Amino acid sequence: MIKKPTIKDIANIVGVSTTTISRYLNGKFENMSEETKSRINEVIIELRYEPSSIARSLKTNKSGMIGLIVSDVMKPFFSMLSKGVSDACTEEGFQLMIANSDNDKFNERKHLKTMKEYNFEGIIINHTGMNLDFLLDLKEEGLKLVLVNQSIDNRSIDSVTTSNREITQIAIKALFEKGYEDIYFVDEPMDNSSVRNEIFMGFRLGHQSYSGDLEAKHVIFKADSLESTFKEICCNYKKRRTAVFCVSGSILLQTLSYFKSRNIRIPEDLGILGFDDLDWTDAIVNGISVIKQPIYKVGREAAKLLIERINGERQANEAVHLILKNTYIERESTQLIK
Amino acid sequence: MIKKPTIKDIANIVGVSTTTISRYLNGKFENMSEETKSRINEVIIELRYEPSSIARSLKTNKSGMIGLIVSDVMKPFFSMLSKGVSDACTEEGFQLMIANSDNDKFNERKHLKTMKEYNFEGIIINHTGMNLDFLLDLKEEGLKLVLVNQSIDNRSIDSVTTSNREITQIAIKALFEKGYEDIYFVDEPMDNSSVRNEIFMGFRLGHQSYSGDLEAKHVIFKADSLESTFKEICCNYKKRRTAVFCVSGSILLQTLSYFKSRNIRIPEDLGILGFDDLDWTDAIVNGISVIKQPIYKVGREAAKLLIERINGERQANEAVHLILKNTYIERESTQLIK
DNA sequence: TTGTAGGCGTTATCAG
DNA sequence: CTGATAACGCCTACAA
Repeated sequence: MIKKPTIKDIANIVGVSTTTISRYLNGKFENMSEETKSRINEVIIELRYEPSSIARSLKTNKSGMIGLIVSDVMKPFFSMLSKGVSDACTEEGFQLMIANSDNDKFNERKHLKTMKEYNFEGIIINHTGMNLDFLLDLKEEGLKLVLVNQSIDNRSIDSVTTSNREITQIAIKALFEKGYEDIYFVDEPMDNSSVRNEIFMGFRLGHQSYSGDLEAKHVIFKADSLESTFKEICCNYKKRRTAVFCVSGSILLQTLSYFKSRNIRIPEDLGILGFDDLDWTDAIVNGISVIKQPIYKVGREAAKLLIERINGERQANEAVHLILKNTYIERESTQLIK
Repeated sequence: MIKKPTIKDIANIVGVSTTTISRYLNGKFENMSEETKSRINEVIIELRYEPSSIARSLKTNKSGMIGLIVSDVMKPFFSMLSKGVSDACTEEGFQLMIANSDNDKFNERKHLKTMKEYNFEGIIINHTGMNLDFLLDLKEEGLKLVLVNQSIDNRSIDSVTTSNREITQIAIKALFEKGYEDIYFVDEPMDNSSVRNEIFMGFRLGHQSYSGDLEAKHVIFKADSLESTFKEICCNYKKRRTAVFCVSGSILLQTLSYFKSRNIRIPEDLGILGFDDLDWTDAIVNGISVIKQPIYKVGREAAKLLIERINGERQANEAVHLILKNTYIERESTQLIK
């Protein structure tokens, strides 16, 4: 393993100083003889010289890299988000590095620190909520930060989110108007992210603006057995026109699968509404109605916002909060038939 | 924005030399008075000092980071893979950075270069195939590299793959034995990755070992219209017991969706076999039979292998090629009924 | 038990 | 048009 050539080696061979090489590398040709210029070029190619980004970064405090920290790489949500961020970054000439905090406070912290120390130009993050103070400190220290799909209480950090509450309200109201009499909210247990809260608020408002207040029985958290989870619904659907709002892809799948196994037909016996437009929701069972977040766009916008910050194209004093519109996609799973 | 304290600042305040601080930071307490030790500690906390990884890395050529370069962040395959790699890395105390080449030669190259320059300890990659020479060069220069789900012709680079050919052959044979008379291979157009080739080989072998040679009509590439794509199959299934092998999740979805729209029932009229066990394949339409790759495990093993390399726990002279076993999961979509 | 001095590979400020 | 020289922040022989 041969030692990599440095700027010094080039300088020695060409017979000029390192300064000149550095100038060459940074495209400062204004005052440089064609002669030396081409000699340098030759030698660089000959030795396959490549500047050390790390040394450069130590000096300049720049890196050309942007970080994205997600809380769970496994979720389709983050795949789409990453794609959006990634596309925007390459378009603008930045390099994206994605890290997975895996919902762990310590990992998250470590990634933030490392990225900061390696002079990442900015970080887009969907945080775990366990490092709020740390995030604020970093922001304070001048790190460029954009939150995705969440914002922070004091709203001091830029964010890009979607209008979950409004759209949920609209969708629920639409279901009521269509004739559904009972709409159930089915969620994972213990999921109290801010997104989930927003959706729930929308759900409640949808109820209020149509059928009066929400009853406790309308909110279901997945239990150990699907049997007991869906007991109430199974009893209800024969008596009243019933729909189920599944707030995660995984819940939606389990719900579909359970009702299928019980020979409960959709939409004849039961209406189904999902959240997030996963690829299979359109293709199967005649289509599942869903509320769709523009996830890819959230990623893009977050990256664009961050890059504007990096380039100093934004007023530094005030945080920006972008809110993107969701859409309600009606498919067959909520075509009330009976 | 206040300047970050450096080792020098700490040294000045404590009244010792930077050497001592450096020793402290690296846990070399052997010869250090409790006194100075605790003073240093105090000042570090007081100033919130944090060592600069970048300066450290410039000196030590280490970084504690591992890179993962995927060709398309959007694919569920890479989500699972990333999770596997990520888990193994955190367990072993490495930090993972994921980059998306987006099937672009230039991006891929850039990520490789950057990671190398930032002293990444090693890189796991699913390459685009467009930078073979470059990869070999990097390997030559001492960069630790592990390929996932692919290997390279001269087999000089470590790899972790799965036994796609064998399992496909087994599955296809099983379908024939069950009584299917025609099995079709449906693929995206222009997908000639090595994985796809392996699967196709398995498909062909499956045919050969049972029903004789493959006929041209049995291999279908998705056309612009689903109508024309599936024409042959639609004609055939009434006459002979027919099954369709969909080699990608997206093809599988489209296939299911198309046959559903034509009221062709699965498995009564047509058998369906998929590749890759996506979450919905189990939950819907009574379950789709699939060939399942242990993707998460591929990620884990790749990371473990790489880390062994990094730690020098492997013979340096010979490339390692891990081949993990796939499984054939039979569900209802291939229960021959008629 | 601690310090000095040189170096890691660049860039930047002068001064020629 | 080009070069010394001093940083950037840390590590590490070698000294003391």
